[in-house]
Amino acid sequence: MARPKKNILSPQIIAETALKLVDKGHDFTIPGIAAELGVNPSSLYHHVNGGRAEIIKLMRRALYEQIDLSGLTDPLLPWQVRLEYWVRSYRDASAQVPAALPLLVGAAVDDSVTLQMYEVLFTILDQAGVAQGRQLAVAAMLDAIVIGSAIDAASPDPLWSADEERPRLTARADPEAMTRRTREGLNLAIVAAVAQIESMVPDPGQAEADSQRP
Amino acid sequence: MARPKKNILSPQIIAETALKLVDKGHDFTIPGIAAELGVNPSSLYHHVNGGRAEIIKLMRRALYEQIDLSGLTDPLLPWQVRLEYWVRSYRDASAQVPAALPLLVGAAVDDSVTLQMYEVLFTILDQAGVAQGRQLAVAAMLDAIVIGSAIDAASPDPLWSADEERPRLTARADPEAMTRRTREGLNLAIVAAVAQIESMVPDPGQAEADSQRP
DNA sequence: ACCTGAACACCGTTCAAGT
DNA sequence: ACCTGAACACCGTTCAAGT
Repeated sequence: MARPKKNILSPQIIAETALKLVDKGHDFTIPGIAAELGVNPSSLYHHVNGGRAEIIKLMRRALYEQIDLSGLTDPLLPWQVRLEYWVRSYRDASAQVPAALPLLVGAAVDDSVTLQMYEVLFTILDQAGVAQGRQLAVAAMLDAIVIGSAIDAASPDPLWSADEERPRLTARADPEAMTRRTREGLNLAIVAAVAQIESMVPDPGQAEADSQRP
Repeated sequence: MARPKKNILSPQIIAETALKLVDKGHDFTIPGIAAELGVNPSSLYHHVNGGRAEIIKLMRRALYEQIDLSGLTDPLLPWQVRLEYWVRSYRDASAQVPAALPLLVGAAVDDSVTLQMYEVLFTILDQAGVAQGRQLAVAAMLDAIVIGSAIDAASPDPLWSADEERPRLTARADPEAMTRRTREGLNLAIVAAVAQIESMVPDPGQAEADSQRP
């Protein structure tokens, strides 16, 4: 039986299985994905032309497809609220598969889902009144916050090992503080980023009004 | 000739060769490192007990050993200046081998060089007057900025591909803007982080004075 | 002590089959 | 069109040699 009646595989199924696997701490591996699907490794190549690299892009697409971008361009909500929601959505989706992020960040963005995510961001920045010439820098800053925070969430729990030569570090490395580390780091970064962006806007009220004009 | 008079290998040499290789865009590979050193792959295992994983830690150690931390704890300089120097040093070192960063960030920090780097950071934050309970969050934020910015520097140049369905994104993706993207993103992030930290300090002048008392 | 070479289990990918 | 199984080049690691 070389071929079942109903197809077992599809790009979608492969991507979701791969994400599920790395989420459970397994390595990203073609044989691993195939085994999870009860299929021969070579079978995957009938569905993804680009091999391993394309599977990675499919995974990113599947990951960010979950983000609900509707309403984020609605100027009735303050842009600060929408920007924070954008960052948290992007970050929460990323943190679902922290072990996969080093994989996902390496590839160039060319899937429509991820592209649309950035398009929405630039819309928000436009409405905030941020000059277009500075928006790429802002996007880079937010990217740094999101990816850094999500990778941080993936770090092994005792991120630093105790050492009597470094008293300050040791004093801050207790487990309870570690639990809050990532969350608070993200909160601080978001507040800092919004404050910085606000300082780049000449007249906040006017920018918001501009974006509502036809 | 199974053994030359003078030793060819050492942990140092292996780490530096590995960093040089990934810096030139090659994959991180035991045979690759061995070939660059004109040696059999199995020879490396006589110098690093932990195999591939330990080589990665040796690389990080070699990378951050370059950072000059002297003077960073001197309270005569404003903490803002020293903090910015710390971030830029950490980031510049990281950005030397952007392709290696996904490798380096995955492993737990247990080498004295990297530990010392964080110890210095906490010293600066102490002198700035940041409450100890919030310093891990601040460190996480700075980590996010550094790693995110360095990884961003590694991204393929046309990070986004043009698309008529996303007019705003396409308009901002011209090459010249791309060149400035990473640098400005880091500058913004640093300004934002310092502003945020300043807002966490009850009385800046007093904190600075405190740190100079014996 | 240090390097070699053979060996093993494994991964990514291709390709000629089979249905 | 879709899955299999053999095949190839490659990687990480070990281990019995050789000096």
